[in-house]
Amino acid sequence: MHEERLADRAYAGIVELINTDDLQIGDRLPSETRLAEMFGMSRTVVREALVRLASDGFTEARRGAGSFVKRRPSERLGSHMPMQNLAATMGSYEVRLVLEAEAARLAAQRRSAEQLLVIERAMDALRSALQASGPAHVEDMVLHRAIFEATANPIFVSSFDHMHDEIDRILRAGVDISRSRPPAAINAMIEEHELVVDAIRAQDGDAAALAMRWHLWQGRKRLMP
Amino acid sequence: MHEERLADRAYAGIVELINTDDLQIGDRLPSETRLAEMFGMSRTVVREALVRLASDGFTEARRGAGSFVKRRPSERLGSHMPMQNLAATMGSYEVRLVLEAEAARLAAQRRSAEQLLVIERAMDALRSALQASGPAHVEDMVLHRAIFEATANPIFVSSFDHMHDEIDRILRAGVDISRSRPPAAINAMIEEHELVVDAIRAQDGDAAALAMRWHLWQGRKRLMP
DNA sequence: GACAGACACCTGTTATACAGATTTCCGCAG
DNA sequence: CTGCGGAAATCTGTATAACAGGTGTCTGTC
Repeated sequence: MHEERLADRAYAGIVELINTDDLQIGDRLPSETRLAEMFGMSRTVVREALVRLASDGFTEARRGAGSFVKRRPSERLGSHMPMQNLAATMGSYEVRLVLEAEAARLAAQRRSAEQLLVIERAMDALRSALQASGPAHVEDMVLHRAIFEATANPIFVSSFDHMHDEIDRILRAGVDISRSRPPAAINAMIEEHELVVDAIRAQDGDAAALAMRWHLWQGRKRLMP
Repeated sequence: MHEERLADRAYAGIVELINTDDLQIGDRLPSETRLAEMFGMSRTVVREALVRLASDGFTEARRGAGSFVKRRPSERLGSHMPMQNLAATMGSYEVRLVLEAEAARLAAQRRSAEQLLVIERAMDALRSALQASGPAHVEDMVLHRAIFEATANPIFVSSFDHMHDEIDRILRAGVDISRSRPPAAINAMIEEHELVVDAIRAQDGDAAALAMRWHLWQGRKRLMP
C-alpha cells in the first residue's frame, strides 16, 4: 500500500545506526557520502533523510563540519537501559502517582453520568474478581483506564495507554502479579479503589486525587514492603 | 547570526504561496521545476523544502502527479485555529502541567553533574535560537526532554516522547512555527526557562516544579491570551 | 460519445561538479 | 618539544543534467 521510498529506509537506517553504534548526543554521524555508499543509494536520498531527521530534532547539520546527534531517538525500554525490576517498579509508581492522581482529579470534575456508570461497572468487576481471589490485574487496569477516559482529554488517555504498555512490558518479565494475596490485602485494595470512585461520584477533585495517591502508595508498599 | 539557508526561504515561500493564493486542501502546488524558477533557486533546494513540508504534514507528494496541500498552515494561532486544535492545545497543557512539573522536581533532586551539563547546553542553544528570532521549537523540546532524562526514570522519558509525539501530531498542522514573536515575549521565555534550570542546578525540587508550572502557564497564556 | 493509445508532465533517483565552511595535519619557528 | 600558521582534506549546501517510472490529458478513431 504505502510504497516505501528509499529515503524512508535511509531514515530508519540512520536511526538504527545511532542506536547500534551507541552514538551519544554531540557525536558526529558518518558523512553523507559515506552513508550513501553504506546504504547503497545516492547522496541525494541520504540528504533527504537527514533533512527530515533534523526537522524532527534528532540531528543537526553544520555546514562544512558534518551532521551531529542532537537528541537520541527513544530506544525501546529495557534493551539499552538495563534496569532492575525493582527500580523499574519504583519508577512506574513515580509516573503513575503523578499522572493518575491528576487524572482522578479531572475525572471527578468532569465526569459525565455515563462515564460514572462505566467507572462503577468497572469497580464492580474488580470487586468481584478480588473477592474471588482470582487474578484481577485486567479489571484493575480497566477501572484505571475508565478514570482516564473520564478526564475528557484524549492526550491523557493515550498517555495512560502508553504508560501501561511500558510498565506491563517491564513487570511481566519478573514480577508474578497473580500471586496469592492475604484476605486483608484484598479488602484493603477494594476499599482504596472505592474511596477513589466515591470521590469521583461526589465530584470532589481534591479527594479523588488524594485517594488515588493513597491507593498507589499502598500498592507500592504491597509490592515491596 | 541566524544563518538562513535557501531551503528555509523556499519553505517560507511555499507556505506564503498556499496562503496568498488561497490554495485549499487537495489543491496541487506548482511543480518542483516551476517553484524553482519562481524562487530563483535550484530544484534540489525546492525539493528539500517540500520534504520538510511533507514531514510537517502540510503537503503530500504523489509520484507522477505532483505535490498537494494536505493541511493548511494558519498564520496566527487563536484566530484561525479550529476548535479541535484549541481543545487539543488546552488538553496538552493539562498533561504537560502534570508531567513536566513533577519531572522538573525529580530532575532537581537527582540530576548528575553530566545531566546538568546537558541541560545547560540545551538552555544555551535555546537562548541563542530565541535571541536570533529564529524557530526554536526543536531547541525548546530538546531542553524539556533533557529535564526528563535527568529524572533517571526511563518510564518518565518514554512518557515524554509519547506525549510529545501526540501533541506534535495534533498541533503541528495549525501552528505556523516561523511566526514572529515580540521581543518582550522572547525575553520572558528565556527567563522562565532559566528559572527552571537554576532550580535544577540548585537541586531545589519544589522551586523547579513551581518554575515549570509557571512556565507552562505563561506559555498557555501566550498562545491564547 | 466512448475508448485506446500516444504524449507531455511530474516526482523519485542517480551522477557530477563546485562553492564555502570546518577540521586536520604538517612543517616551521621558538 | 611546544605552539602556531597555513595548506590540504573533508564536509555540507547548492546547481545542473539526465533518466525511470507513474499520472493525467489530449487526440484520433470507431
